[in-house]
Amino acid sequence: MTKDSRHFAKAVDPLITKLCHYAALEESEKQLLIDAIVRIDEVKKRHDLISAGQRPEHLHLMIDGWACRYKLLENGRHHITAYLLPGDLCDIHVTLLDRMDHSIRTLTSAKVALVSSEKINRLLDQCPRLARAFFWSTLVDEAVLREWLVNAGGRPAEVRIAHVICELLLRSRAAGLAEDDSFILPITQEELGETMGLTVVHTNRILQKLRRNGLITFAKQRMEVHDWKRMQAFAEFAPDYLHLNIQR
Amino acid sequence: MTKDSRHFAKAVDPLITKLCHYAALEESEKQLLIDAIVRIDEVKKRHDLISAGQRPEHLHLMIDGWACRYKLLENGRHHITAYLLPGDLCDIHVTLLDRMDHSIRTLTSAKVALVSSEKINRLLDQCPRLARAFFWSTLVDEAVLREWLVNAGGRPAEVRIAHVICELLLRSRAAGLAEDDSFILPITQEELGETMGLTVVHTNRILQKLRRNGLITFAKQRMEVHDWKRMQAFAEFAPDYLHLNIQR
DNA sequence: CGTGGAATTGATTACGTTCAATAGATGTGG
DNA sequence: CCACATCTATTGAACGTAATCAATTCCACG
Repeated sequence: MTKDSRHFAKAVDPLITKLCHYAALEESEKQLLIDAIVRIDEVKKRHDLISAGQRPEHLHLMIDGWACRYKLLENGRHHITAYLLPGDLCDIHVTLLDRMDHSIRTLTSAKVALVSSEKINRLLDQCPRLARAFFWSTLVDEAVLREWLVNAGGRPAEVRIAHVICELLLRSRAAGLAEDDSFILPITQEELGETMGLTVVHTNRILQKLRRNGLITFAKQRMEVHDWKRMQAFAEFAPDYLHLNIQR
Repeated sequence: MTKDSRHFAKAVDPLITKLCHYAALEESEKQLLIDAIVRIDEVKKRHDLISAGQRPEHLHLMIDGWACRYKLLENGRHHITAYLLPGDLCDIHVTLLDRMDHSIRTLTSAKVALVSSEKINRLLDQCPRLARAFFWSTLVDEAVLREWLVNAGGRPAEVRIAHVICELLLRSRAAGLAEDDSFILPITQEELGETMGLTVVHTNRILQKLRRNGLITFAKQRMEVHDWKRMQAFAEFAPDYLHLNIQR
């Protein structure tokens, strides 16, 4: 086994863990994923992995660090529409859509695997189980988007922010990045605001309110939820839409 | 050819038209879709086709009339997260997810084909091209959701409503339901509000404003856009996210 | 230390909600 | 075909959440 292939095998681990939420994968299937990796890149913080309108050669698989999908508004601001954590395949879209309708950029410095778009394409045709796993993953992304939409449209800002904190805690935990009820939230308040359609100022005030109410601690990028039950109730958070097997 | 099979063939027409936006289908593939239909139901206005938490036996394909996805909020209101037009397969989710995370109900009286979940399931494994077409369709749904999220989070109410009108015009046209720049919008202002996270009152005021500005006419469920260019500019509407081949 | 990004605070404004009432449209049964 | 019931659209007034503008403080890092 070469050095590369060992690296690559390790790199797909988070993805495999995630896909196994849908169904256990065979060794041969795991190998197909490993073989699709072209190389691994270190990417700086706040760097575009892919921009709207493009049709890049290869896909991006998050290995380490966080990224986000975002769309630009006419007024120059941008809106974050999803967070991408280790194990998330950023842009399977390009295998099926004509071009990207949104952009993706890193939120932290990150390690990203470049995946052969062509091989993934072939794999969709030749390995139904993997194809289904990717399809499943896309449906989960869609479910998250739906919940965010409801969040933005129907809940007051406090609840919205509490809600996304709950979600990110569970997702971090599912990715093996959380301990107990705390996790690293490596984003600025501005970015958190851009997620919920709020200004930095208001986001800040709401975080303070959540702190005052004893629901969270948030300092130095460590977000801690004090009383999960209470937090969940306050956030109107029902985790079913994440379709994780692990309940909590 | 039996009476049923003729009916069924006609019923899948809008779906095939839609999937052909991704790739032309073979006759045999079309036949697979026809064969998956179990029966056709007439459904009354405002009737749930499927509720959150369920895992029904068969899927629903819209043939005639409109439906919507929606989620309930804790305060009793509900938020519409998608419109379903003829040709839309409502709930392919149930073939891959454990259970529905949202509900679907008709907005008008409707004709709905019940589709064998089992057959669609088999088809995903055995017919890669159809599987890809469904995957593609799901990615488009996701793109629409993203646009709605940006809409809700980042644009003022006037623009939001203008935006969704633009979208629904193009979608109606793609489904062969529009003539020129007008189409039947068979929903109440309340429902339009539930889509954009606005109250009926405010939705009403904004529709009046759009009318006063000469952008639209909307009466007796007929929505007409007067000056597409101007409307599009006002709505900040860039149709690329719909991934329709037909540009306009 | 000094510098720039991030967080925090204050004051003011505005968009959209809420509550409440009326008018118009649609439908149903006698 | 009318009368009544109900749903939908419309209008008004008061309130409140979140945006905007503008400083200032905090902090990490070179």
